[in-house]
Amino acid sequence: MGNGNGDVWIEAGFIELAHSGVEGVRVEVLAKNLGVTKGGFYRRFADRAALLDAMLERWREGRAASIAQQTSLDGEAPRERLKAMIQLYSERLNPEGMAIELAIRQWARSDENAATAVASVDAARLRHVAELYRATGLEAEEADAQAFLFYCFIFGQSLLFVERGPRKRSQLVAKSAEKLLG
Amino acid sequence: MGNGNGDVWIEAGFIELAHSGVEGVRVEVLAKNLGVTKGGFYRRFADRAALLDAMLERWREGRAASIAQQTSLDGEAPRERLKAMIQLYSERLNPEGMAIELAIRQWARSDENAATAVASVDAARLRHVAELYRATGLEAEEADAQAFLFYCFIFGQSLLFVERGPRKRSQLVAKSAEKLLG
DNA sequence: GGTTCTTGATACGGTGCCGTATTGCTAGCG
DNA sequence: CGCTAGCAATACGGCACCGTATCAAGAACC
Repeated sequence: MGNGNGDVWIEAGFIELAHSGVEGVRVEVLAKNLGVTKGGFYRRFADRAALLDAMLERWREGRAASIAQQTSLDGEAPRERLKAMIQLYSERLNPEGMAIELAIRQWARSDENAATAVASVDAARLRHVAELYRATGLEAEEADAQAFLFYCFIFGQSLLFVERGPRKRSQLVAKSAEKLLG
Repeated sequence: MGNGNGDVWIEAGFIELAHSGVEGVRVEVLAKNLGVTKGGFYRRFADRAALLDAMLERWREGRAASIAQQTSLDGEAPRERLKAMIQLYSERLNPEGMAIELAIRQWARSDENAATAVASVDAARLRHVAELYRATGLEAEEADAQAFLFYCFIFGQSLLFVERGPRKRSQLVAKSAEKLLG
């Protein structure tokens, strides 16, 4: 309701974004992917930039909600929460989500809007997991630093190409996770 | 010598790569940046793909050399070496290099050649800094894990957008570096 | 049933880029 | 002083994409 089904365009946009970056989300290819012509696109969106804005906004909202939910420690131990988050952001378990994440970050390097969206999401993330670390007994300063390191690991890990297959890799990830949570 | 001055095209390619990603390195814009027309381009390179290949190859070589040099511990303590590397790869001190690094990694997500180049560079990097960690007394397994974490930090750090200016950020980086080296 | 409203399809002009072909300038050589 | 070989500039056709305008078919409403 409300937005009608301009959603399908946003959805298609994210698929293309994950697959080939911002440069890949072209209105004519989205139309082709959706099996329609681009005629209807310009009814929903003023132009390509408007779609990109909408995608950014949707991403921001989605991340905010997801972060709040993942880090709300209703009963569960904070350490377990953090562990679960590493799983969630692992490239292997959520390849599409991670691809979108990285594509948006690359995008943000040359786009003001994307940059502020990423900055606000990152701020929320750091705040929330610092909170988790604080719940494990760390001081505020220390918790901030741990949260920073935590996210550096999450995203850095998804950036590294490790040869010798996933066996060695998940072993490395597991060991690193221990260091970050121990 | 040999390659004549096809180098200028590669050089211009890297500048554009850093600035707008692979999609941004177009022969006609490189020509414009160089103040010539694209006429001469197709004398040096068969096509755009050939330029991209050459850039990949040059990057690979450059990285290999740089890594070998940075991690050769002729006299200096391994811990100092590692610290120096964090400086070197810091976004702030080497923004162009980092931009290229990230752009190539994004590129590698959808290009076979780029992916193998990145994989080989990463393998060399991990091998060398694991060596450094081993020189500090760690076991092989442990050194591998530390090296992995080290690079996750390096690249992840360059991916995170931290609000509240560079003051807070470099504070976070410094604290993280301690944790990784301590 | 006819009129409007919605919504996708088609058609069009414009732009940026690719890669090729042709042209013109500038030497170096007989 | 011509002649030719090399090299950059120009010109060209083609393609993918943008955004606009127009058209056609069905639904909704009177």
